Amino acid sequence: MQHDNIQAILTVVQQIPKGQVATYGQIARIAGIPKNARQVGSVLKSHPDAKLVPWHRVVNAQGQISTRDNSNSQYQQRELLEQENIMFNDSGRVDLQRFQWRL
DNA sequence: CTCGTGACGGTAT
DNA sequence: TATACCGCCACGA
Repeated sequence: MQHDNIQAILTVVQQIPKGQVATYGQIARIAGIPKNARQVGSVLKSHPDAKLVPWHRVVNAQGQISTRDNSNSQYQQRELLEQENIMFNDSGRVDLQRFQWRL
């Protein structure tokens, strides 16, 4: 059921250590829905409280902050990450080799 | 039930 | 390196 997916996704995201990032696809795989990375973003969108769910620690497979329709949450995301000492290169991407969460 | 829409990702060009 | 497509799939109109 989809409700379980939401729980699984949230649980996994909460595991991401501070100072590290994970990709949508990575979260999807660990959560057991390898073919639906899209839902990860969808779920995070409905959980704006970074204290409860560190949504800002999720970036796309290229290490970039995914563009979203409106709002400044994308700029806010970068701030939150920089506050955790995560750095961005000139092309606005985080070095996954260095900051991606590994099990 | 059908259709359009994504905070996606892999491949081809 | 940068675009362009295409496969996927939950959701809501």
